[in-house]
Amino acid sequence: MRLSRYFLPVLKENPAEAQIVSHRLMLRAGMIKQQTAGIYSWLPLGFKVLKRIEQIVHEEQERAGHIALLMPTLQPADLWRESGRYEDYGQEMLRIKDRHGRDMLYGPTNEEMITDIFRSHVGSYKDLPLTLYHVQWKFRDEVRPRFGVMRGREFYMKDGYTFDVDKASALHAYNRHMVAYLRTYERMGLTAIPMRADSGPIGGDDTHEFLVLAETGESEVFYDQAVTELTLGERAVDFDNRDEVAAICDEFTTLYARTDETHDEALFNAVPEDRRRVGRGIEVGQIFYFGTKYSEAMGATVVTQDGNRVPVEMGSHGIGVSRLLGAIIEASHDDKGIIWPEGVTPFHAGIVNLKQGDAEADAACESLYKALAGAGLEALYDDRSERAGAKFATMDLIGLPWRITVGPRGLAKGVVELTSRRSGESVEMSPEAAVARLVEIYAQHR
RNA sequence: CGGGGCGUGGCGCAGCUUGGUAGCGCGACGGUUUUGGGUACCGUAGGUCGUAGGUUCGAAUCCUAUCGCCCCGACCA
Repeated sequence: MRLSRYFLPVLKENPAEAQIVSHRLMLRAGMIKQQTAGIYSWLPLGFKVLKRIEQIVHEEQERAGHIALLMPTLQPADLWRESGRYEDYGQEMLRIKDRHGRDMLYGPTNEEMITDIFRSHVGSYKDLPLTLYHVQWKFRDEVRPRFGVMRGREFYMKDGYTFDVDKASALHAYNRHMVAYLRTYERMGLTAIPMRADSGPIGGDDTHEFLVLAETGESEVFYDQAVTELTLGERAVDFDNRDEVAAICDEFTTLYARTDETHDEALFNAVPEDRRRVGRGIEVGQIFYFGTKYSEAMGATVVTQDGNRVPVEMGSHGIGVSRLLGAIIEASHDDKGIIWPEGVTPFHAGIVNLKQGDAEADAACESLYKALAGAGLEALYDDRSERAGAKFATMDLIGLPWRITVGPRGLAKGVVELTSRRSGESVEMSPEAAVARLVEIYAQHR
């Protein structure tokens, strides 16, 4: 993309309404525009990152054997009357009437709807296990939306629902999600720690929240420092192997890591003193096993191998996709702007032409731009007639992890400069070498 | 939902106490200049001062109502 043809309304000054750094940077980098309290338009740059994150979620869900579908944002109230939650949910649920006076609602979650789909089409143990998920807009009419997309009223979320014939299978589904989520967050450059949590209004027995450590987090967290060093990495996981998946979950949940909701002082004090940490975290996902809460209320049953009809065992699992943009920025920025991890960056690299209009510099930039595209990398080429300082400031603000700087001075020596946004280090090399280096870097983030 | 604050060109703000017909910085646009970290100068455009009503010869300024947004708390993915 040539910047002169893109839509990137960056701001030099901080908008007054934004307090926390991710909100400020998203506004300044031209990623979002608030339309009303807690509701945002996603401008091109923000939309690109949102889609990158969603794509990673899809890839990791598919890897775990889960199946995508799409449910609507608007739901009939009757389904929620069946589960009893229409009355229970309170003011957070946005209730609407259609022209016929029917009660509708903008879905805050989808347990009822997915259970309805299930009971309409599935009746046998032979169809299990089954995991259906979608990524869709949700709405919770928060009393006080704040922190930009981290706590909006409208939010984009992946929610998945598992159906199993018995509790042991359902717990495997739970574990499978934990492992899939671990890899999902790692690919986004995050350290997200699964912590034992409260089940809240969804209800259930087992639940973990995934928290990204950040000073601005809404939850107080208590953890063993060693838990932050665990990584799933590139290890191949057989998601059908219950023991293997359970072993990974044990590895990640044995060390102490809890939110204030479930914090246990005595257990925490058993952690070696030099590894004991208290901090704050941003919740970016949660997994639940809740058994037959909805299937019993809504009559979602299956016939087992021995001929009995039993309510299906269920769980649900969510990732806050839109919230993740805020969380990633909170975890990865400096005083100049955002620093995107390679896995979610909106463009793989930026090209800064230091002397727009100089025939040689222009030609070198064009050629780099094409070479990157040919290698499957998307570049943002700053071809504006701005001074170098302005171009650098924009690139730093929007946070592309790699920048190629092209100017007459370097070209005279046959080199361009490849700069890491994260470390600030620059290396001079030929344009060809810079492209090759970027290809190599991004090969590790596929 | 309790408490507090703010609505003035695209953005950030001043002006309001002590009413007299709107100003600054940034940005945009045009020009000259400059060109390796937000260049300097000159010029141009852009505002029913959130909205409605009231007081007054006269309201951004005072009064009333209303809408919106932000912050703290409670709540929450």
